[in-house]
Amino acid sequence: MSHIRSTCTCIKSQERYWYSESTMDNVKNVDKSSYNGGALLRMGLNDNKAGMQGLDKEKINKIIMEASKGSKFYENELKKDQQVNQRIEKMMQLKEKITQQQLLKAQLQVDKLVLELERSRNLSCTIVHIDMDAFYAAVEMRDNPELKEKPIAVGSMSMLSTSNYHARRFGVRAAMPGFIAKKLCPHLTIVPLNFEKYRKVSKEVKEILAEYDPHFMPMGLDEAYLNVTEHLEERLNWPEDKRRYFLNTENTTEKNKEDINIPGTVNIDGYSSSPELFEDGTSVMDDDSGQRDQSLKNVVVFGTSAEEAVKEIRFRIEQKTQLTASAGIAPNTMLAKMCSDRNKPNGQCRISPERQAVLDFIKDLPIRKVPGIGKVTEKMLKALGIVTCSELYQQRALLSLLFSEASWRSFLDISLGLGSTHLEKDGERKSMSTERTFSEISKAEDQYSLCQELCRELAQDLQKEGLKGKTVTLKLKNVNFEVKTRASTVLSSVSTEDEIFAVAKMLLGTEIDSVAPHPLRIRLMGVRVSGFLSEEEKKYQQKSIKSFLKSGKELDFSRLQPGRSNQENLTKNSEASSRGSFFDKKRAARQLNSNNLFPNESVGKQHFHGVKSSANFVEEANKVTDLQKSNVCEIFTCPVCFEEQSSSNLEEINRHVDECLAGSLVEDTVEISKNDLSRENTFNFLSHCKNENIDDCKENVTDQLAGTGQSASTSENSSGNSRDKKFTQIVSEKPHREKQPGDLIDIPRNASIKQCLSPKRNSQENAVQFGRMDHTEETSSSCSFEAREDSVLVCPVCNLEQKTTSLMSFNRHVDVCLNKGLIQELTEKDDCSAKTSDTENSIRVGGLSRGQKCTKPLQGTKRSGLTTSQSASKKAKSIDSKRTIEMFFK
DNA sequence: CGGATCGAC
DNA sequence: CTATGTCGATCCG
Repeated sequence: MSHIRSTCTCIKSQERYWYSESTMDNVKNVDKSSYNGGALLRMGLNDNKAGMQGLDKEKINKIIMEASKGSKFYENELKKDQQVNQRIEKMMQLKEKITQQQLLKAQLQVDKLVLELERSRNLSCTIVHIDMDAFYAAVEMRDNPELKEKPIAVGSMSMLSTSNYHARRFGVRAAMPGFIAKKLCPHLTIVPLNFEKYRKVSKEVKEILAEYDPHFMPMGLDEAYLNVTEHLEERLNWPEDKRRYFLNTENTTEKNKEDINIPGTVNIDGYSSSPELFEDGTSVMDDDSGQRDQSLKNVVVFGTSAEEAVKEIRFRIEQKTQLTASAGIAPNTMLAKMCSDRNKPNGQCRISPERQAVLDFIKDLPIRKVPGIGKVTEKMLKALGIVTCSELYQQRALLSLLFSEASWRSFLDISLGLGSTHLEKDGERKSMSTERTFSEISKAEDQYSLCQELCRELAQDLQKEGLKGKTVTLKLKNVNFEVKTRASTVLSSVSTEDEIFAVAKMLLGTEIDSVAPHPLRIRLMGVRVSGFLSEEEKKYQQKSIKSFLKSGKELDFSRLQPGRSNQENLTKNSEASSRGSFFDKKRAARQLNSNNLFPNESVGKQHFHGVKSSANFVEEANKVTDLQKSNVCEIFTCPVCFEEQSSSNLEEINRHVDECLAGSLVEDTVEISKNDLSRENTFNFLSHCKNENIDDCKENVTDQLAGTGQSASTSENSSGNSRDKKFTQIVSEKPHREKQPGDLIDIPRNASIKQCLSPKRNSQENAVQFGRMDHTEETSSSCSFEAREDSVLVCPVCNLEQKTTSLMSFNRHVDVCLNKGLIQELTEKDDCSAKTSDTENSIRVGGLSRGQKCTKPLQGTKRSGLTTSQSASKKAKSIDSKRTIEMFFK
């Protein structure tokens, strides 16, 4: 069964249908509405032919509205839309507060960056984006000529993946449920998905592409990026016979033969082979060199230019698969992608590698066409009067004040026509998940078994790739289409059905409890595993397990209790796990908060980890020392279940311990506490430096604890210790590290536009920006924060001296103070608006030394100083969200 | 870290 | 009747 749940459904965002703004706004009085499509329909295609009527936008919208009105789905869409509207409102308020002064300053800053960007513009590459036209539909039409002249869509009554161009005239689009499509176009034929077939065709296409760029990057089944720079260089010297191709009519039906595009003949259909393929440079010869008799009649030779090469690619694709493709040729991926959209279907377009050509192309382009700018961003920008890319550029200063760093930087790149010039192979996978939609399920029993089934499938998939992850996420969508996710991170990686289910079950139980006595009424459930170990970490884990075992018998697991079978119903939470008060508290908190949106967010929790734990660490470290001195036995005692394991096979033992760990851990660590995290690190660390003086290790452990400690008080623990390289290394290597001064200019390598912007350039900038900034302009706390040991710093918030060896711990202290202070401050004052806009940032050590640069990114709009009223609304919001959670699933 | 959102296919 | 599935990234708390 699991193999049926195949991969992706091909839906391009540009081709999706959406409820347009005006549709939304007019929902209350639909009758007099004249909602024009907005983004709803973007046909712009061939005019109707052959009596294919199609529908105009108005009609389409009306039908869609009628079909949608009142549905739970639509209700939810409206709700989401309202949220976006609120975001926009916030943004507009923010905009109001911006002074001319600030704007000018921002303008200067941004323009400095523009110069830099302009200087780094790279036009030397040739990137090609290939996009199969209406892929799934085209395949189905190819394989069933009956469908050729009809409007068809691929998918099901509940969801369409794509439609052919006939159907699009009726407003039938990807991501539209089939039943609505049927209303738009009663004659619509809906063909079920057949992924195996698409995959096979896709493979054929990819074989061709690989010849032009062995490292090409496929994006799903129907499109790909190629870097043909090298190919073109070589191609220049290619003899003609390497560019010569024969028209192949063998595997086409009689009917299709007429349509096959023979050079010089008339093209039959607007989106069958177009004559354009053979325009200009392409020569067609009546070949006489005599290869074969029948097929040699038509021979084409392609030139050496980029256009010619791409025509060749498209020609070969069509010859091989009888499917057409569109293509874009440009100096970077973003442009190439937008280019391929230009002459779709079955066309191609090139942006020549000149700055002016790029800017011309960009100029009037609607921002929505840009990959990475979706429905929401479009709407937000539209609220600012930005629709085209040149407007995006004009407003660059404003945008830098309103949006997060990552966002406005990418906007800037877009408006300059900059993008990634090389194709980075996608890194290791970060997560794996499976989810399913079904008709309402509300019996807990059923929900559990469904959950288990999902875990089973996921486990199979994980094992196929040999992956184990530490975080399990449960996703639920209730019958009102509200989605929520619940995650839990455990200490040791999970991968088997039982391990995953143990966690997922608990998460599910919590959710069921939270709405009790009402049933949880859901229409979708999903399970995801993430937090995979990197290769590095795998090694460490091996090592640490080893030393772990050596010490087996005596190790005191103060917090790890021999696990009960975690198959028991975890929601009961009845059994106390003796010793550690930790879990008692955890449990109490969990139950207390089971109705709370933000459980465990209390101060108490943070306070709880601290000195005590570090004592434990030293203790453990001591024991490890002792045991390492003693001999290693052949018989290990599993430190978790305390059973003797006679095997000398490390692998086997590891597996056993892993199982035991997973068994007992998932039961007790609902969420991993930071305490536990550092404990784990300690282990790795100990084994890592096993060849060194163990006492050093212990010191380091203590230091490490201080570094990861939660409150400023931890700094006391370590103030006396001398720190060595290792300390800094460990701290800085910690994946979950807090922000440091340099980070404030943190450029998160704008991945939102991942494929299209230039990662290389950005990372270089990163390196530059990470440099120290202690000597620059004066700030409220302009100390030199090189984090030397023995520093005594004055917290700019509470004005108390803080002894600290770690910049991080100091920053953390400041954060804590800020959090305490802000609340009061905000409820009282609101006059310092100009400065408040960066309260948080400016106080932050090392921050804001470069003028008023917006450093703290915020999704959508930038956070500003909260006025009294805003603060009130903030509270209201949090109450509100609490309430919605309570009502969720009701 | 956990949760919500956006965006892509 | 009937509104997907999977993944990565960002941002906030």
